Amino acid sequence: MGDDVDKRKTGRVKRQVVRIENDAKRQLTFSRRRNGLIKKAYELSVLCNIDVALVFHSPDGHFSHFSAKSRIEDVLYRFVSLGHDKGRALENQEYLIRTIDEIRNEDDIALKTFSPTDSNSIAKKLQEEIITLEQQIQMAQEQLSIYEPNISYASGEELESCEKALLKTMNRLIQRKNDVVKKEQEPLRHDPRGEKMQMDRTGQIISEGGEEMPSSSFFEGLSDYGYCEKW
Amino acid sequence: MGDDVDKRKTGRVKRQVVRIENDAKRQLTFSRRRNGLIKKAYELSVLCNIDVALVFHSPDGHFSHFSAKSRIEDVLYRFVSLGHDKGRALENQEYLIRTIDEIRNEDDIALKTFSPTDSNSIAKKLQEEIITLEQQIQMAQEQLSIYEPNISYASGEELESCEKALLKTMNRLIQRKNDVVKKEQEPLRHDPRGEKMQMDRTGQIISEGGEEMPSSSFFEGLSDYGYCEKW
DNA sequence: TATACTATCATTAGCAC
DNA sequence: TGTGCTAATGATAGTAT
Repeated sequence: MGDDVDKRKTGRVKRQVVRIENDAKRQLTFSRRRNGLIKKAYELSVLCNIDVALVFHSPDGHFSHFSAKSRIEDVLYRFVSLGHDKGRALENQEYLIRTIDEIRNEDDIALKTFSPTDSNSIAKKLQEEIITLEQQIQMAQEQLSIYEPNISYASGEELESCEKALLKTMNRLIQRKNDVVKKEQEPLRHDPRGEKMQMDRTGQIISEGGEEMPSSSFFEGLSDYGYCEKW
Repeated sequence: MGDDVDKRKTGRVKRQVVRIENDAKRQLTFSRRRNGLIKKAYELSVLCNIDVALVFHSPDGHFSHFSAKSRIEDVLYRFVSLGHDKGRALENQEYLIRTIDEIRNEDDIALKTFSPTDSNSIAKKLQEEIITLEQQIQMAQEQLSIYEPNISYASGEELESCEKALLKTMNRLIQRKNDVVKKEQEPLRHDPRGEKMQMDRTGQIISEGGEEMPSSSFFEGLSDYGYCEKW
């Protein structure tokens, strides 16, 4: 009755923007803030229809990245090849453009090597794989719809892990699909901007799963707003 | 006394994370949120000692980028060359590694071409330039110190523009310096991680100008937490 | 396009599991 | 390493300049 002394739970405190020395704290902060950053990047991408790519490097050699709306390779490729600035050129921009152009050619060659038959049959096979994957995605969506918001949660914990598993699966499927789509495009490409297929994958899980962030807890702690690889 | 009708200024409202259709609004939101994202990326970089790179692409071909702690080229290079994932390789990782390695060589050649004399004299010249730039930075810092927080603001508006101008100048200087440093390093490089100089440029303006975000209004609306190129 | 203002909404530091 | 809690800090939508 009277012992409400020190009942105050600690709340947020202001922190100077200075390197956090405590290892555990730094790691925790990194994890949280990176997720925050990714969420914001994702939102920016959707709200403003922007391709976003994030890359993180820790001094100890770990790295991690995220991209929304397009695969990070594509975003970075465009960044490098289209020039990263109107005024000032990249230090070695010319070389990058030239050589990454070579990469593209080599990529084509590799693709042909991958299947020595004619490129038409490749396209066909890939098409089939796409269909299969799309079906899998649909199935996953159907399962996912069970856990949509607005239903009364029965067993919160169990439920969340289901959601996460499903989301991860879907993400993997979509990535897979995109890879296939990309491969399929390559041999046919003549259109300087083969963007249509990329537009197709615009919303990722999100547009596929509900057009908006379904609920606050739905994505809680899960960085699957787009492509995200963790350490 | 009684006419406080509708005195309510509009405040923040919740927004769905859906594409903003109104062009002007979308542009404004993009500008604001990108700045917010950059600020957070910068903070993450400092707090957790992380290299961060951001790349943005709009569908109409505009692009923009930001990096903290290291130049974006370096961050992306590491991303591509070290592999972006432990499990899954970049689609064309091999090619990227190989060719970007070629880029490095070509870069060396270019550097030598840049000054046909021996590389030692190049280093000397660059060293001189660095010193000059450092002096300029010092001068800028001295001027900047006039506007440090805790002083009683006299003419807020006039003052802020001064700050901004100074910050921009300093940023340009530091970038310049870094470019020079990088160029100087290249011909000498044998150490696989020539990171020491990069550490040197860690704090950018911030560590040079005061180790922490001086005041809230100090950086307001200015995205100079690291390297940032705008559209 | 950027900035100021203000009422909200959103993120997160510290702590405990 | 990640999660939940709470309170406080921080970000920002709408509007006008």
